[in-house]
This record gives sequence, structure tokens and C-alpha cells, in this order.
Amino acid sequence: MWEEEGTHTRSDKGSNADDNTKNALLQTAISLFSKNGFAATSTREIAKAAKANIGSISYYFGSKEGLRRACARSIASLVAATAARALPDSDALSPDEATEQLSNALGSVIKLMLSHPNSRNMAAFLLQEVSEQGEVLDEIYTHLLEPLHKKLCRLWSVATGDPAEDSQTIMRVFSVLGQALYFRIGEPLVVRRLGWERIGKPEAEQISEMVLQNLQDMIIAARVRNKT
Amino acid sequence: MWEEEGTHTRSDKGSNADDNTKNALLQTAISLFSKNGFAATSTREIAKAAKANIGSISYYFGSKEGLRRACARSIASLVAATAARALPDSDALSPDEATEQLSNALGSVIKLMLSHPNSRNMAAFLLQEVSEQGEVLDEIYTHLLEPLHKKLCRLWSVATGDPAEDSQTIMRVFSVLGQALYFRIGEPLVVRRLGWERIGKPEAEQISEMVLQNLQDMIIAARVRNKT
DNA sequence: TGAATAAAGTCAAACGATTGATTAAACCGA
DNA sequence: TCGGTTTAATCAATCGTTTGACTTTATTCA
Repeated sequence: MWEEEGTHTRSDKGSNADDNTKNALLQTAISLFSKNGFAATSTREIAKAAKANIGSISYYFGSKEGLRRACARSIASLVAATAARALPDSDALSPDEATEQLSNALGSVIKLMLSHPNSRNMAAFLLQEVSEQGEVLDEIYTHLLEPLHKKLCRLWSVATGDPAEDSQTIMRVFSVLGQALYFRIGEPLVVRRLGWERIGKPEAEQISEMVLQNLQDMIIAARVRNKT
Repeated sequence: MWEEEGTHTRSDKGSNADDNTKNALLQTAISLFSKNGFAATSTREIAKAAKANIGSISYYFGSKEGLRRACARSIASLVAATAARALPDSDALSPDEATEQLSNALGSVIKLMLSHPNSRNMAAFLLQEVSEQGEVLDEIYTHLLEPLHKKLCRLWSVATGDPAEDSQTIMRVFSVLGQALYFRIGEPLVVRRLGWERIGKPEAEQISEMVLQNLQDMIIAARVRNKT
């Protein structure tokens, strides 16, 4: 039926009324989907929380699945933009400069992902989307993860001397990201183990500091390996 | 209604017929829940795949939620047993012995989690259970994660000289586990980025090797920090 | 300018399908 | 035959979606 994008093509003037309910539905859906999962969230629940009518979901997004796609698109593009801002493309860096860029990028990603309330929702949403292997996974990979990951690998390469697109390097960068991600996924367990109430700003700061120290240690060790 | 355990209390003789369908339901449910999520899996789907009647779920587990609990219990106890086998309690270790035990434990956990088909299902199930913050999360924490994590922290402490129950140490051990876990959660992304078809035995071996190298590097760096 | 027309958005009600759960009858080895 | 087990039928509830009437906003033309 519907070709690609949203249902109604009227996007010339960006009026207010429609954008309000459309956006309310989108934000509410992101929040509820990431909190309770896609299947466990009913369209009525979304509409009620967004103070909109059920029919509006069909009207704006075609279907519940269309709403899911819209959520994924919205999040992916926003995260990609944030990541791009934290990672200005620059060439001809010294190893130490690359190390610092790597640290900065990772640090801001961690703090964003762990403490900012909206980001937490979005991270949870993306994780579920990946684990469910939905149809938007493709988009998440090609537009979000791959460019970001390749850039990080290049930085790692400059910082350590490892070849940039070697499988060892790729895996290594994944493992660094994984350290950060776990504190998001396993938050209920982490919080309890550490006697925290939640992962707020100061806790995110602590985590970030530790992960960055790990990164430093790993880079130094890699440099030593490449010296010989 | 139902007090605690399974619905029918007849567990004296351990007959065969019931254990067959009961177990089939349990295993099928674990597989389907972890593949598609709890909410997205219908009781009819489970019964059909397990070659059982829908009523059998109520009969043996009281409800769909009861089946979920049974799945969680089954997995948690099995993983705990496996972990206990990989981590024999032993005191008075030298730092190097502790390092080796840590490496061995982590390595076996990684390989189990990434390559063994049943373990993959179970890992996915536990992850969903944690992120949904279900009622079994408590059990997962107290009976599975906490004892395991405390033991790992003690090993880390002996290996590096860090205090065992310090928040820094606890976070550090989480970050090591996180490295491994990410390859399980982000498998679809990892596989694609690396041009693999799947994470099988040889791939799990590669990942394990790299994570263990990271562990070594981190331990060495921590030792250096404690020297001064 | 101002009434007429069209379009965009909202809304309550209802659709068929599917959900988890329950029931009573049938089954069957001891 | 008896009690544990399996089965098909059925329950009310909820699911995602559709409908058509309604209000609001925008556009057109005399």
C-alpha cells in the first residue's frame, strides 16, 4: 500500500497541529517501546499516553509497524548526528591526538547514553531493535554503526599502529564499546551490586572515567606490542 | 491462587510421561521467548512447537507467567552450576594463579555463551529478563550474578592488589564481563561488520582470545598502578 | 472581502482476529 | 476402576485496524 515514507505527503509548510500529535505519538512510542518492548505495548496505550486518538497512528504512520520504523529512523538519525558532532573528521593526526579524540568520543557517548533520560530510552530502543533483528536493523547498521565504527577503528589504528580494518582491530573497538554498553543493559544488576540507587550524572562520570582508563591501558599495551 | 512452585505437587516418583511434555514445553518456551521475546510469543505457538496441548501450560505451570518463571529458574540454576564448575573456590592463591583462574573462567564463559546453541538461547533469555526487570530479576541477581561476581572480584583483587569490594574493582569486573556480553547482544552487528556468517566455534575462539588479552593488559596496568 | 469548497486532522465506534485461560469430557496405564 | 494426563471446545478480553461522521484549517473565486 504505502510506498515509503509517512502517509500524507503534505510537508510543505510544517504546520503545527499535525506535527504536535505526530511528534507526541513518536516520542511516547519511543518511551513505551523501550520501556516495555514493542509487542507488549498496545496502540491504545500509546495513543492514551500521547493524548491522541488511536486512529491517529494509522493516519500518520500507516500501522503500528510503521510507527516502529519511524521511531527507529528518528533515533538512528539523532544518534548519528550526535556522534558526528562528537567525532569531527580530521586526518593527519598524531597517535596521541588520535588517542585523545578516541577518549573524548567514547567519554561523551558513555555519559550521553547513561545519564541523559531521553538517550537512555533511545539506547534501550536500539538494543531491542538489534536483538529482535527487525527490518530496521539494516538501517541502523549502514547509517549509524558502520560509519561510526569505521571512524573509531581509524582512530584506533592511528593511536596504536594496528591496521585499521583488520579483524583484530574491529573486534577490539567492539569490545571497548561493549564495556560502555553493558552498564546500560545491565543497569539493574550494576546498580544493585554497587549499592547505588540509579545511574545518574555522578555515577556515569565514574563509569566513564574507568572505561577511559581501560581504553588508555589497552592502547598502551597495543603500542608496546607493535614496537617489537 | 498458586502458592509458589509448579501447579501439581506430584513429584514423588518422577514419572516419565509428564516430564516429557513438561520439559518439552520448558525447552520450547526458552527457545521461543529468547528468540521473539515473551510478549510476542503466544501460548498456542509454544504448545504447537512443543507438540503439546495449550491446556498443558496451565496444567504444569499455572499460567504463561508461571512458565516464564520456570524458564528463568531453570536457566539460572543451570548457569550457576556451570559457573560454579568453572570457578572452583580456592583461597591463598598467588597473583599469577589468580590471574590464570580469572582468565580460565572468563574464557569458558565466553565460549559457552557465544557458541553453544542452548547457551545462546539462555543468555538471550536472561538478558531480556534483566532489561524487562521482571520479577525473576531478583532471583537472577541473588543466586546467579552476585555470588559469581563477588568471586571474580576476589580473584581480581588477588591478581592486581586492588581492594576486593571497592566500587572501582566492582565496576572493573563488570566492564570485563561487558566486553564479552556485547558480542552476544550485538551479534547481528558484529557479524556484519566483520563479514562473518555467524559466531561459531572458531569465531568465539577469536573473540575469547582478544578479550582475554584485554584482561591481561588491564591486570598488568592495575598492578603497575598499585606498585607506586 | 466573504461565502463556498476542499483538505487535513480528530474522534468514537465497531470490525474480525487472536490472546491467555478455563472447562468438561476422553484417554489410558496401574 | 481410579487418578494423572491429554484433548477440543469455549470463554471474555484485548489486540491492530478500519470506518464514517465530525471539526478545524486552508484555498478558491466571485
